[in-house]
Amino acid sequence: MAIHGTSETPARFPRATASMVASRASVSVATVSLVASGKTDGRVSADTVIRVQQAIADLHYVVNRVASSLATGSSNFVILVAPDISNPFFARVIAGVREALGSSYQLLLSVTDSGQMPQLESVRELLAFRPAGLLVDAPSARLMQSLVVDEPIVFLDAPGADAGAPAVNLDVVRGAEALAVHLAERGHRTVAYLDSVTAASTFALRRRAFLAKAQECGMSPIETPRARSTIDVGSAATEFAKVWPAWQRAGVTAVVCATDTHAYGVLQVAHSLGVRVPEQLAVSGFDDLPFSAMSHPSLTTVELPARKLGRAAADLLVALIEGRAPDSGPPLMPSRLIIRDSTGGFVNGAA
Amino acid sequence: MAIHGTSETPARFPRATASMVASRASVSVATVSLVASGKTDGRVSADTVIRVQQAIADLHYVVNRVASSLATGSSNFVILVAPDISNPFFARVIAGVREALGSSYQLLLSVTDSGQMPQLESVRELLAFRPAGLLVDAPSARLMQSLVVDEPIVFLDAPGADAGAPAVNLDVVRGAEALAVHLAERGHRTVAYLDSVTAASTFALRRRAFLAKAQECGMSPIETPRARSTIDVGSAATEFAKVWPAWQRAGVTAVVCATDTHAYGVLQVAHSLGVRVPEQLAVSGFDDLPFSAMSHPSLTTVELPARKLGRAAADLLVALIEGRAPDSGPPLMPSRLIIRDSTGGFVNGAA
DNA sequence: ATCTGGACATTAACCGTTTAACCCAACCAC
DNA sequence: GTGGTTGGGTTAAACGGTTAATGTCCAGAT
Repeated sequence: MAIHGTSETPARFPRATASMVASRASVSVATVSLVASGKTDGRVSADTVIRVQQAIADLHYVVNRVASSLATGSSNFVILVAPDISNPFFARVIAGVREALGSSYQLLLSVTDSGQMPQLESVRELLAFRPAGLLVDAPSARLMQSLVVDEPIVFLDAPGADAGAPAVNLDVVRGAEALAVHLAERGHRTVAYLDSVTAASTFALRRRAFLAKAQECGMSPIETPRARSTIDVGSAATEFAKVWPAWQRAGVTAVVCATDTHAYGVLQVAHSLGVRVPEQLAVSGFDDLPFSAMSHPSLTTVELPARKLGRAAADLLVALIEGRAPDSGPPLMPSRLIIRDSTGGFVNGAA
Repeated sequence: MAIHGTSETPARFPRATASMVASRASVSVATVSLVASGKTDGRVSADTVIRVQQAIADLHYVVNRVASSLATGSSNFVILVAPDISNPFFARVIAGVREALGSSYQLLLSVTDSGQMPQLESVRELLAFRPAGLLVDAPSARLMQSLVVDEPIVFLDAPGADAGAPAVNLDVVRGAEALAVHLAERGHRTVAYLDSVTAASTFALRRRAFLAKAQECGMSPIETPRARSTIDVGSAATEFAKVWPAWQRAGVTAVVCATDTHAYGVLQVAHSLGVRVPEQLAVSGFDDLPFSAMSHPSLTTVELPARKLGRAAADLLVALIEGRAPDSGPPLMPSRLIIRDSTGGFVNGAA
């Protein structure tokens, strides 16, 4: 803070400790601790408080979270473990989590790409940092069983979770079924499903829900080899280019993609192959990413409340951490079908 | 490990401490510590080692990183601070970082969206966790000045960094200039630049480099209001839709986007407006995202070696952490122009 | 003059590891 | 038998906070 000479002192971090602050303010470290954590309710006199605060400011003292955490046995950060951070859908989940955490807890992310170290080991290591809690996206079944712990842990996107497990899920089924109904009403008879390789069980759920309902509605669903890579436009595009001839022969008039990004790839390839969407081919996805409203044609999709999911998960986690009874909010975030132009076609003369 | 009754014991984590392990193996905690960290070179007898290891396994003991970190004054994780994790470009940076860190250091991510808490404060809090090192993407100028610390810190994507500062950068200039030359050669006279709002100085650099070279090549560059939101397809699409009429009147025949995702938005809007790319309008971007090769038309773009950037930054950081002299590798990762179909048009009869 | 109580501040124990210093038995050389 | 190793282990002092318990001082009541 002192301005000496011409230039402001750059805010160096001399790693001030509480005892350094203490001696500068001529008090004990205990007092410093009290002041630093704001527990001065009648335990520290007003002028001592300002003396200590001054010293803290002068020295740029920041309490050492490591020591603090060791002493109290608790911490102020939460780790979100996820296999794929870069998914735009996931960005919204993160936003929701941060909203719910507010300023009480810091959020740290850990990418645990499936493969690598078994997820379980990786989580174990993370736990060694003694976070206040853990949010685990798309947990493996093995992980969920093994982690029935006292640790505050919340799973998200874990359709396989036991009823008792602290998990927050998306109700993809509703949306997937609505989509099947929608396509059936449009008169489609043969529909294809373009899946993702990602192991996340949420994808398996989307597929199963759609395919089942499609059958029920009297359509012939075609399951397909999965797109090569993770959730990425390019892989879906190449995959679609490869299977389209066969699909065409099979009479496919609609393709449902596991995620909107895949659908973008399909739209582009369809365009370059001269396949008209939606007249010749209806295309749809899941997620309702921002671009889906802007694409040409705009994309019919199942909206998944990503942000809400994140918020609900974090709320639950905080409740767990603080020992409060879970808010018992709806454990299933509802999905919603958004009908746009990409399925606007009329096939077989149906409505 | 004990199998009692019918079901395997789920791998609970009773938070075993070293002393619990110690008493189970009838040794001192010091010995446990030695065994746990593998420093048994002739200091611990073979059978004691296996006794302790057995106890560790039985109790699922994992050393408490908090205590360990406090005792040693060092840690085994690195925090990567970034404003926007969801950018697919950034996903590649992360991949590079993880490659370079290997298994020696864990990577944790912290999203510090500009706005919120001033970046500087936020980094200060992060430092309180005593990470082994910090990687800061797109640091504010203020942050860089204030953090001239003893802490191992590496900035990435920090074009404004002092020569001395530990920073790893992209040489966007080369690619941006190549792009300007390319467009000039194609005969374009009036080109527009669609920027991003993101404060990251790397964007400022892209714009300046392109615009300067464009002038130099005799073209009339048009600067533009920036796209509303961060790096997102949708915002670029709406922005383009809004400015296109004016651009058209001004005779714009080429638009350069700050990132490929913006370009996707432009391509879509152009398509729906009936503007033919590249015949009427050349479109290009930066980043060479995977989809850029698949889009229709395929996108001319400046490839930025994201993965390399991440790897170089992490390598440098590790060198700093371990007190080794920096490998003095090339501090500037070269960019490269990739010419595809979206700028294949011929304007004004030029070659 | 003694006792009670409140307001402030300090002491000291503790959190779970690490690690330097120390201890002890056994073995060897002289 | 004395003295030096050496392998194999333990003790105890940190690390930097937190917090319950303890003091000290002094005002006011008895």
